[in-house]
Amino acid sequence: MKVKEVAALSGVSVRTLHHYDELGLLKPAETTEAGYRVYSDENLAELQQILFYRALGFSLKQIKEILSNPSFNRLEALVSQQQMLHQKREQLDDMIRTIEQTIKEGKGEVTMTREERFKGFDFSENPYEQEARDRWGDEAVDETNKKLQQFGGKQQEKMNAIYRRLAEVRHLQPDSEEAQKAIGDWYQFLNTIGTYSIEAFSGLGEMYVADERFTTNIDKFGIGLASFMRDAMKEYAQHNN
Amino acid sequence: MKVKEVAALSGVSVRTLHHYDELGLLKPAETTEAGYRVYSDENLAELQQILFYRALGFSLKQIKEILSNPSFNRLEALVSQQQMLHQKREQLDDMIRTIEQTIKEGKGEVTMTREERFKGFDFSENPYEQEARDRWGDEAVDETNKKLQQFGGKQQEKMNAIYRRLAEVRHLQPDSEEAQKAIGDWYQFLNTIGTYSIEAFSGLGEMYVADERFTTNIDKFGIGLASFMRDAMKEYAQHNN
DNA sequence: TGTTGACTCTTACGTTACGTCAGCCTTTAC
DNA sequence: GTAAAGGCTGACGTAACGTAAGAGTCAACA
Repeated sequence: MKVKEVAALSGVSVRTLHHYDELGLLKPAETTEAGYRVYSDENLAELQQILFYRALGFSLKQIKEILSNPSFNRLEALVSQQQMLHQKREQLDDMIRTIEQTIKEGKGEVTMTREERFKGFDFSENPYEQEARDRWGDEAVDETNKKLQQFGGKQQEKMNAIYRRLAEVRHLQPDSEEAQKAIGDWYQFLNTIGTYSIEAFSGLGEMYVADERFTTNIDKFGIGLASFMRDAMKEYAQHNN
Repeated sequence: MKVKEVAALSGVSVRTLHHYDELGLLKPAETTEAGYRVYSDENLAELQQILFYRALGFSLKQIKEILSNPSFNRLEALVSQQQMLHQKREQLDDMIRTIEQTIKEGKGEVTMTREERFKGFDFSENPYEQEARDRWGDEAVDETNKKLQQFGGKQQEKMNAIYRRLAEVRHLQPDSEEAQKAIGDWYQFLNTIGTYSIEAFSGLGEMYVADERFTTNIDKFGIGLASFMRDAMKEYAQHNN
């Protein structure tokens, strides 16, 4: 079968088949002397597999790994993919809620304040406030809160940005450069808000996994983020002392 | 304020500010003679607006329209954006369901056959089996089934591919070249499985709309597909006789 | 005042999964 | 034989930045 036929049968475009060929994802079984791609029935089956995983939201790179590596742990891949999809859905739900709010409240008008506007996105509640009070005293915490208030949603935005960044690198080694850079940002952020010794910082990390109120809130940004942060923070403390 | 400060306050990267500047989305109020970007408080407010809409999933292009055009209908934009998000969520839900199925059924192991894997997507059950039995007798049908079994999921995959292809062209005229080619594939497919006279083929098309069990199953691939197929099959029969 | 370190600037390529020409060759049908 | 249909290889475009690279600027310290 030549490209167009395969395209018609599978519902993908000819360009897509070219693309998959380029990527080495689906090489036609044969090539005529004129350079025409000729696909076999096996090729068709492969293509179906590809489309299956694609429909599940896997990237072509991932699909290539999955299919080319017979020993690849498909279950693991599926589970992690599932988690990703759940995260995406939560993000979407947040967006939808916020957009509903906006439509309802302001009818799309600009009258909303920044803080209101950003309410839906971050988790503004400080999940570790009580612990912080116990640990570092009311004074420090109040000051921190004042600072947070002062800048309104800006600091929270930043905090979220750091969390997101951390979530992105959480599959790397905690002592990797990337991870340490990100956790360093976190340390700096905390210190723009209050004052944290490097030991307190490390201790904070422990709390992230010890107390599930932390864990749940942090893991909203990515499953396993809390424990990753603990490891990275510990490493950071050891390394920068 | 210079870039880094704004970046720190807002949680976006310096590069992002550069980018928004390039796009004309957020031009700094001032530029020093050395070319340094200097942002005003107004700029900050603009940035917050930008981030707000960005968080709602708007593209930068859309955001530019919304913000630069004071008369732009924000409400309308919000509503249409909301609809988009809902669609995306449904897609995600589909993916999640399918992935759950896959994990549950096969535990992700490689022992899964292709048929199992695709079970979530296609309607493997032959929706017209009883009708076929009535019309062409048990013998022919059994033979067809045997053939289907013989080739395993491949034939079903092929069938789905053809359905999908048909769904894609179902908005065209039934006698258009594209449509006729696709319906020709369908005819050929049926004949690789059993033997269908051109009249039987045309009759089959009638059944697609006459019996709602057909209609529902076929229309799973696209609303209106069944009736489109009937028209195309009729045309095909007339043309190829 | 020289130097250093922190900041900033402007290119410019990399990323994802193809869409969309453009220019040119091959095969098929009349 | 010619034209239509199909195929091939570049190569640029898309969205929203990330990530250097190479180079200039600014403030502070020696």
